[in-house]
Amino acid sequence: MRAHTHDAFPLMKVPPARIDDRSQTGTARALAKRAVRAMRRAPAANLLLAGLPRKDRLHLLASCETVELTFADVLCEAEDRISHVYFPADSFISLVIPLNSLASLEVELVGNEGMVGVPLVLGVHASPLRVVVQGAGSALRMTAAAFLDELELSPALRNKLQRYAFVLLAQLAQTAACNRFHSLDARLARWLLMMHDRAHADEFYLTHEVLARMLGVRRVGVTNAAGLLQERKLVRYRRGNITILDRNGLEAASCECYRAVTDTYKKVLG
Amino acid sequence: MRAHTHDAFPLMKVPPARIDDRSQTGTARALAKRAVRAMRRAPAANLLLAGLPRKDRLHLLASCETVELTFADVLCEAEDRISHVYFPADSFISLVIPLNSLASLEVELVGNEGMVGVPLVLGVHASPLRVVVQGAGSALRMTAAAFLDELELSPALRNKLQRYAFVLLAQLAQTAACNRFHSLDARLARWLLMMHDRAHADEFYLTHEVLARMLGVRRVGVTNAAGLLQERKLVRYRRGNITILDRNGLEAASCECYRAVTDTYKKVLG
DNA sequence: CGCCCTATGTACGCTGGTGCACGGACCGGA
DNA sequence: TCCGGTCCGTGCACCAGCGTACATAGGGCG
Repeated sequence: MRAHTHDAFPLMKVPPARIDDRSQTGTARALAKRAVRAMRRAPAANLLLAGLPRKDRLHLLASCETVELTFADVLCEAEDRISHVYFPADSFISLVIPLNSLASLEVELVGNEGMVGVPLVLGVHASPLRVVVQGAGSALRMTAAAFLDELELSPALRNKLQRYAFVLLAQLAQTAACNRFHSLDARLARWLLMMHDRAHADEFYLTHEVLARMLGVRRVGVTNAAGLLQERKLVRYRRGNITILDRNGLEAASCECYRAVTDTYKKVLG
Repeated sequence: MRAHTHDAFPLMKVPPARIDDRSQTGTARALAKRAVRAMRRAPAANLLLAGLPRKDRLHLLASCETVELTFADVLCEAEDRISHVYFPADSFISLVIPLNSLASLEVELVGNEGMVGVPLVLGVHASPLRVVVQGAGSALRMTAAAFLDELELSPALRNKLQRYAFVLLAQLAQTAACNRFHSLDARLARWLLMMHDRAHADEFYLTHEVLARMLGVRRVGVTNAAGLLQERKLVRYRRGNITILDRNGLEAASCECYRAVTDTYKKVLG
């Protein structure tokens, strides 16, 4: 299997951009302003932060910076120490469990409804999973140290993120069952829906190859399954760009796991 | 499929016993003494509690009671409000995700290395999973309210249990991948090992039927796989009682998930 | 225009697990 | 000693997904 590279992705709508690493300087107030502006600009800012009390949110934003994430960037390897946490805005990120260096499987998709770096919330400094950018876009980022400070200061933040950790638990359990029982067709539909939710657009870059790696199946399997969805006019493929045509149809084609997972999120964090 | 009942299990080594529900009365000191005695008696008391500072532990034990759990008892249905938390001693408990009322899948096994009721640690009062007693034996139990009080009082307890929640997360991710990639034989070996660890005995009650439900496969599938293990002299079956003969052999036959999971536990909580 | 790379589609035999059906073994109780 | 219930084992047709190999199409670029 060939390695994931950061080569050109000619049809990507969002032009590749490196992570913005210029160290941000200035007073805390200035930083906050900048971050707040970023939040305003972003089409859909991060939902976890949006729910915080104004004061806590502003304080937290003061130690954030906005970064542009590039498709296929690896933000953190499995077992590595967590250096930063991320709150995606219009980017989305997948959490991958590597097995035997050949196979790996995507177990979670994180968009502006979630965060990357949950282990820190639970007092653990290493990530059990590989973190890969799946959809280019912007995210708020802060260092692990700064994040821990904020956690210390804001009970509201703690509470919110612990609940998010719970949602993750429930989702993983659901995914485990899904992987065991549901057909490839249904699972494909489910993941496309999850992508759709997090991409905030009807069209996004996603090849069969990548999908196959996410679902833990052969590329050809995805081709077949996607062919069915295309016949039914639910999606359209054009060389790596997929367009969602009929969301309701997709939901009908997907397994109940999609519903189950979104429901728990709403119940616990909505 | 026939429903799980609490009927007689003639060959069970531990005679069936009802949950001891006599309300415990007396001073806090007396309660603590009683609980401590229980801990001493138990062959392998709960590891999460064992690691706590003496003061915190004694305080917590004061609001615990010891209960005897019966095989196949359902301690909590999925979606139900959590009424009690459990710290198994020599019992063990499985966490099951119900799908469509026909199928269900076991996603976790909790013994004296863990606890039941993690959602409370994360600020959520409902269980996402069904909780079923898989191995009869004793456990410490306390009410949700009392537990939350203890959490409030003891930072050490909070820390410990948050780390345990992390381990659960990592294990679930592993299980999701395991369900996707590994053969029935390997998964069976893995679960038998997990059972073995938590049963604190080489022999325990476990029919093919039950195993099949745990692994999400047909009973016959388990029969075949178990037949292989038996041929290789790794285990022995006798009408619902399984005996582990060759633990090392089993480890070799199991997928790497067993190792991965025990390793994370040790790393984070050992 | 034509080359080449990437992405999608087709074909074929194989295997692990499914669903169903039934036979046999063990064990406790009448 | 026989009966009935529980548990284990076998057989068979079937199918989803696997591994592999190869064919075709879109599009950038020289």
